[in-house]
Amino acid sequence: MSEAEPSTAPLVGLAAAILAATLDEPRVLTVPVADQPEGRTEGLPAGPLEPAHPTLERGLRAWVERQTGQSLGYVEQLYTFGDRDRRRGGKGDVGLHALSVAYLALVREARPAADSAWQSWYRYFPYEDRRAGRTDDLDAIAARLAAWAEAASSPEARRRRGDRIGLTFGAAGSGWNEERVLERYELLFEAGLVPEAGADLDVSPLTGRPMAHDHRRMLATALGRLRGKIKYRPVVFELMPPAFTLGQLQRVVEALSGILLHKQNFRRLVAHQGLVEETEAVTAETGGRPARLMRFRREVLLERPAPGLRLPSNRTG
Amino acid sequence: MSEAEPSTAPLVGLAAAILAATLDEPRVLTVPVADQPEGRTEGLPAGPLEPAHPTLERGLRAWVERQTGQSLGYVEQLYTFGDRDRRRGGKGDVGLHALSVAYLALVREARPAADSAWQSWYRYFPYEDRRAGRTDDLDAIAARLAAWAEAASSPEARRRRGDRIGLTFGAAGSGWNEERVLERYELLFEAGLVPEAGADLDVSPLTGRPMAHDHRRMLATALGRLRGKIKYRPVVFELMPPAFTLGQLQRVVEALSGILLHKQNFRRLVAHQGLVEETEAVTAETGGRPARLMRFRREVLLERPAPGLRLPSNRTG
DNA sequence: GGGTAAATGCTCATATTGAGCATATACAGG
DNA sequence: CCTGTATATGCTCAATATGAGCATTTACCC
Repeated sequence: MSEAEPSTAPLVGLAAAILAATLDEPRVLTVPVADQPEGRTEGLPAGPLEPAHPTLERGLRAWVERQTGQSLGYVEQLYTFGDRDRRRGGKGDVGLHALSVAYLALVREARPAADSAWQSWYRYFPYEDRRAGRTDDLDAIAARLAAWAEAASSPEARRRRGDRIGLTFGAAGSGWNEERVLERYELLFEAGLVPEAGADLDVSPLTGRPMAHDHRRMLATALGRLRGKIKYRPVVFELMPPAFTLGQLQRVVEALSGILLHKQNFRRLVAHQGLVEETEAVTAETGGRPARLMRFRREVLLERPAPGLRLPSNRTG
Repeated sequence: MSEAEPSTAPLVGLAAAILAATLDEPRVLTVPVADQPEGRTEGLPAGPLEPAHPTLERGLRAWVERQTGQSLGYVEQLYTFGDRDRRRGGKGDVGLHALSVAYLALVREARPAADSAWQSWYRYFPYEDRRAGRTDDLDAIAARLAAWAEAASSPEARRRRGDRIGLTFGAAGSGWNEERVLERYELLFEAGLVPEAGADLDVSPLTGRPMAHDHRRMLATALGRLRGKIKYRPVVFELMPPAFTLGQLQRVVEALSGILLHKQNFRRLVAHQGLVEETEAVTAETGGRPARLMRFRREVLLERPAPGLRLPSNRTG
């Protein structure tokens, strides 16, 4: 972003959360960012909207390609952020607006280019990875959040904070809801448990590393959206190679959603929905009986109203 | 919107699809718009983002209040449109961008103020109202769309157009999907069956009346989002009075979704989910046995992960 | 008192889920 | 060759959820 201009029109930026999944790790493409507070040295590919850009999305693709060399396939607009990180106008209190239109992109290949890098997205949200089954990290976060709730001024406010903690981090009957990524991040933000909100950098092992600007918020939005979308749209296949085993597919879904699934039920679901079809090939792979290679059945888009992976139960199997 | 300024920064507008439901009719709040092509005299409340606005949403609320006197309750960002209706720069081909951040708002009361007016939203999308059970309107649209598909240059393109028609207007196994409001509108747009895309105004009885700028597209986005959202979030209650009967609730849901529901199953669903609780009162109402008045059970938000009205079957009952 | 119009209560057959048990087929080692 | 170990696959079973109706109850209108 360049220096301030003598205009009342807002600056409009474009930013992309570019996601991929390699092995069992979900990734996000980051670029180095200078001139930021301590520890916030990574950001999402981003750049200002320019008059030469025919559309917002085309502008985004141009910036991403320029900064990372990556060309995008599936792209979807996420949200327009305009409330924070406002640009200072000149002197007064009232700054000019700096909007950011954030996008979600899904890609297959993961070859880093230029000085961009693929990072596990759980680097920024460690607590979103529930696959290990441990709960000590959540317990630690819960303790800090409880303290924050207690610190509220009125009993009413305490109750509201407590409800919100239960709702987002799971305590009431609802339990953990993997889609509420943004709500959890915003709660941690308000509770002052992330560096962006004034916390010390050493909360990072617990609440994750910060990003430049408000990019961590954008990434949280992207994860939540993706986790929701795989349930009713076959977007996972944007992340898979042309041929894959059901085990691989499951492991990618688990990596994205951060929870473990019941194996037999997962394959029943995939089969029942007609999301995939068998190929001739099988693969030796890791250990165990060879698995049949499958491919995405594109026709499913015409057959079902909402073809997706309505995540079955969690738990292993 | 004011005149062009000597800057390369884009203009950013804010627009709101403010929805309500009175009786059996879903409504949208419109304002008169001048300087538009024939027939496009209505638009959504909208105005430019100004430096004085602390946030996008606050700016939106300010504009709506100024133009319609309506104060907003539930507000949610929908989408940022930037590709069409671009502002001409000075002479050349390359114009400056004109972005519009569109919002969805839900309100209860429906008292029009200033020169704004509540309109049934099926005025703009008549074919989205499937409650009557007739299909002659869809047949007529299907015929025109079929002609458009036939007019494609290659067999491949014809097939793709046909698939898309089936997917959006329902033909294949999928049938009518009430959420695909935007996809249907965009298909009609591309097929040149709406005035905004060059069609004559007399297609309006079939494909609906146009709006100023790209506001009809925004409204379509809002309807689709709302129709989807009532299934997993209790947003309908934003449109209901504090106390209501299950019959009224059902009629509002039907009005929003444009389809009829099975009465007994609907009430079973609402009850099972714990979305409402009984009050002491009953009401005489129209004809028939008096109905118990219910109220929204706010606690459901803490109990269920996705409390909503997963629309049961259609058909009457 | 009879007819009409909801509002409610219940039943039943069919899917859809959540959890497991049991088998099949590789590979690594001894 | 035989024994684990690690997946991949097949199937079963109980608990729910969903789609369609039938039957009653309780007003209001003639």
